[in-house]
Amino acid sequence: MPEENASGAVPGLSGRRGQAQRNDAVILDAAREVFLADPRAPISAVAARAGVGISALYRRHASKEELLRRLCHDGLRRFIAEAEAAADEPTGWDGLVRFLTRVVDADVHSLTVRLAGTFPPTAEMRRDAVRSNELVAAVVDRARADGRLRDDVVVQDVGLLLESCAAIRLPDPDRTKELRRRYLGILLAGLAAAADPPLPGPPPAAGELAWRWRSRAAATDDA
Amino acid sequence: MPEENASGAVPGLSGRRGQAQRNDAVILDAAREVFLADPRAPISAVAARAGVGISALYRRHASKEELLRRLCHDGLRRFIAEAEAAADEPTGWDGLVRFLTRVVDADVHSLTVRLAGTFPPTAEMRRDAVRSNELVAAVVDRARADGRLRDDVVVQDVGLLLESCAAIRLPDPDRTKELRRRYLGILLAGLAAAADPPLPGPPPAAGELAWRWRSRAAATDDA
DNA sequence: CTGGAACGGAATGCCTTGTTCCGTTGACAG
DNA sequence: CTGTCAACGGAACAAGGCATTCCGTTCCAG
Repeated sequence: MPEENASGAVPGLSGRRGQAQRNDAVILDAAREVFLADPRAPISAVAARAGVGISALYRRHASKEELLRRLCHDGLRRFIAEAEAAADEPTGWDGLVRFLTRVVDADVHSLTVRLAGTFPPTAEMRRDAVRSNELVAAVVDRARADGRLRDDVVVQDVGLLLESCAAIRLPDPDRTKELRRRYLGILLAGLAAAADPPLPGPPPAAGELAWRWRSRAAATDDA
Repeated sequence: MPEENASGAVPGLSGRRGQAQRNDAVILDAAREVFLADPRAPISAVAARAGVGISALYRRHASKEELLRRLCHDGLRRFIAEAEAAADEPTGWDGLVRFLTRVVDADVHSLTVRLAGTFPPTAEMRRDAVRSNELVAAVVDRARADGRLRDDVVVQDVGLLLESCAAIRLPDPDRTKELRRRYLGILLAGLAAAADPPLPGPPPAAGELAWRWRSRAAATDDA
């Protein structure tokens, strides 16, 4: 392997140590891709995708569960960041569109939601989940205040809408992204329309989606 | 064996034989529910759900694969039936709405699509798949001819739309159905809207979804 | 040249799951 | 009442998959 940055100003980017550091990112990317395609994929698939051995992976992450938790939490943080960034848009509607588009493009929602429940979430993750809810609520409220969002839409709808977009899935990732934008376009048209025929049934309630964050093995009741 | 309907009009509904016949339906229903919730569920889960032993299941179906094939094909037939029934509606738009609503309610699409690819499809199934495509095309074309369907929507969109609806999934099946109708409502509003901002990207092409019907083992890169 | 951090990937042991096997049950004929 | 046998329940079995560990190898650093 030829050196590309021998003794440069950037620390830790050459030699064995630099290789290792670069592997950090490669492995995380590979894990994201693999577990996005199949949340139950074996660890070995991640290693193969990253082009490294299994030990390179276990050197960085104590267990599969820890890796999943990390990916899930990263996704949640990204989700939060996009919700915050929506406030930068000039109008509430633009903020909503931007938020949805970004989250769908990055497949952040699948990453977070489909992985949640496969492990006991940390207290911090639960806090972040609450926070993300608040931020999304702000995005939705602002868009509704604009008057361009039909008024029978609630915050909880966003999560389910994102999930339905994430279900669009083709072998080719780029084509997948294109088509998801297409269906997001249809959804947005539906969300922007006057609430002429009102949506049927009661809207999703506050706690109705919380079960995702509960460990799937664990039993029933908790706050 | 002498027939036993001599005493009544309903044949084969008493005694051991009647019990067995009833189990046929119970097992198939259980299998539908279980594999709908998780296509990779073990056979034992189906037996448990049906409240029967494993042998009762293996008496009727040679293998798990055969059972899956049966479920998948049944779903495909139901899909076809609904597409045909759409022609009964007075307008093309009504036909489309009815078709989508029925298919979403019965979760027929998940059953068929999520199971396809886990086994080599029979020639008859492939024929039926082609036929279902033609029928759905007729439904869409008729709706578009009405002028109430935005004209940048193509037949292939329907499959993906259904898939996105099927992604809405809660622990409670009834609530799931309610919410799916809700999102179908949003989608329909989007489909009915004037194609004011045209949908981005090229629409899904004819063969772009055919990979689902190919056996999943052959498709990937590990060979 | 040499120590050791980082690594590749085979080996290990556990767990899941499809399928088979066998003893039991109970409706029905005699 | 009793023998028979289709239908059954569910334990046993075997194969395979997978997380994790272990060990010999590589190759940068000093």
